[in-house]
Amino acid sequence: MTDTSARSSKAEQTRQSIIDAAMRLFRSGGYDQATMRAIADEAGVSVGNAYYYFSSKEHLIQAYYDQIQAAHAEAAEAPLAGADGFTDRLRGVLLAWVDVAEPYHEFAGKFFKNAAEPSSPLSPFSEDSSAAREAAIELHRRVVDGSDLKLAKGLREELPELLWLLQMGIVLFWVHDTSTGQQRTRDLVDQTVPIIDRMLRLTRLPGVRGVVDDIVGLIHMIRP
Amino acid sequence: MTDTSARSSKAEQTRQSIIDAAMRLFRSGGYDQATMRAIADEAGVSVGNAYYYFSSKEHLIQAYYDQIQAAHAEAAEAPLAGADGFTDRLRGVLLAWVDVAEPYHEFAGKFFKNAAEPSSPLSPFSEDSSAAREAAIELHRRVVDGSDLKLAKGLREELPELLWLLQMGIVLFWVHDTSTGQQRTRDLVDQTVPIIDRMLRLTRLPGVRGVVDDIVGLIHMIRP
DNA sequence: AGTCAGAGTTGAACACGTTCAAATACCAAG
DNA sequence: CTTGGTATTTGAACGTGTTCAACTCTGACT
Repeated sequence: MTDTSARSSKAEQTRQSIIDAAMRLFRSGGYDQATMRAIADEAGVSVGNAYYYFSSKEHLIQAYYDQIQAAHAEAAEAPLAGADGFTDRLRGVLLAWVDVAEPYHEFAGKFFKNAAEPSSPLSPFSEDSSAAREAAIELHRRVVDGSDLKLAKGLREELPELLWLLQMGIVLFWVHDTSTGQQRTRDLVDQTVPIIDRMLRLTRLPGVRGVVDDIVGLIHMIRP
Repeated sequence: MTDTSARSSKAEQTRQSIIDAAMRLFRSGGYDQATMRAIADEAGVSVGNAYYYFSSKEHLIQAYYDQIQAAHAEAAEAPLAGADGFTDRLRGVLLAWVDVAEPYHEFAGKFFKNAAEPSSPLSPFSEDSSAAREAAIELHRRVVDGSDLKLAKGLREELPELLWLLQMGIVLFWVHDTSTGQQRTRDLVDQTVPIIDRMLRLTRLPGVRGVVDDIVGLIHMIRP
């Protein structure tokens, strides 16, 4: 407690050095080279010690996950501050993600594999990821709230979560996208966003409104 | 060549016995217990021999995949033969999948994990899976063609692939569904199908048609 | 100072998927 | 029947993520 930083006990230092070592190796050599033994070596600890702090390699990867999330939140500030048109705001936020995630694309395939297992803490639907998920949905809430979009109340409340689902779909496409600079994913965003906008504006048509209500009801039903 | 069955050479027998052994172990003990060593033992061959016929464990699992696919195709015949309403046909085919897949639900999480990696042959988008994917899309083409649905030509041609995507989404929900008998997935199907139907019928509205054309254009763009 | 419970740390060991040089079985040609 | 090449089969060995009994260190209490 004499230390100004309450969290820099020996244990906390060890934990951080393991994370740092993992980051370095993930960046330099990709997923396959970053074995638990290599990470432990790089951090100057034993492999057993790494497991004392991170109960699996997946939990270690989670730090990586959080880092991308934080970088996206930061990169999304520019479009959120600079535009009030719904399409511009949504496109800006989605493209910001593609920009931020670009360095991790090669790594992402392996990462994604682990995230896809339902029982994995890395799953975007898991309890462990709820903080990151809520943050991402909150980002989309700002996309909607700061825009000129006019919607029925029920839909407007659900829209951020739906946009997050859209983003998950784009991530799925992105993971499979082998084009240079993930240009095809950027094209997908460019094409998709105006369509979403037009679909949302159509929801005010009398014949469409009933279907929208059903969809909102469906969402409520499938939520845990 | 003296044998009546041209495909029952020694090699073919070995190959089949490995598949059979894998099936038995997957069924009885799940994914984790079915190690390559256990499979080889059960088949009465060496582990190296199993790799002579299947270049990885994933390729061995592919046989499992194909089996579910075939069972679904068979189970889907009843609803396809017995109904001409689009909703009934689609719901019948989707629920047939849930029925067929139910025994594999516990196994599916691990299976799904591998399938999610883009480079995996098990990925539903991969080259190795194209045959199964085409078969599944063909099933949905029959759902559409045999129904009373009236649609613009462009949309009608793309619809089977879109319905396959819908099915992938339902599979994603199903994998995460821990309710008994996957009842929540069945509820999801029951609720979703009429909404799809209503949405499709809305595409004939003048204001909606333009958006539909954009969506069809988008699909053409993102296809490899 | 001495003690001791618990936090922190170690590295050998385990089971796994996968590889590979070597051994064996098979079969057409001489 | 022998030969030689190809197809098939073997099992030890490798590197991986993970576990665990045993060890060392720390610091609060006598």
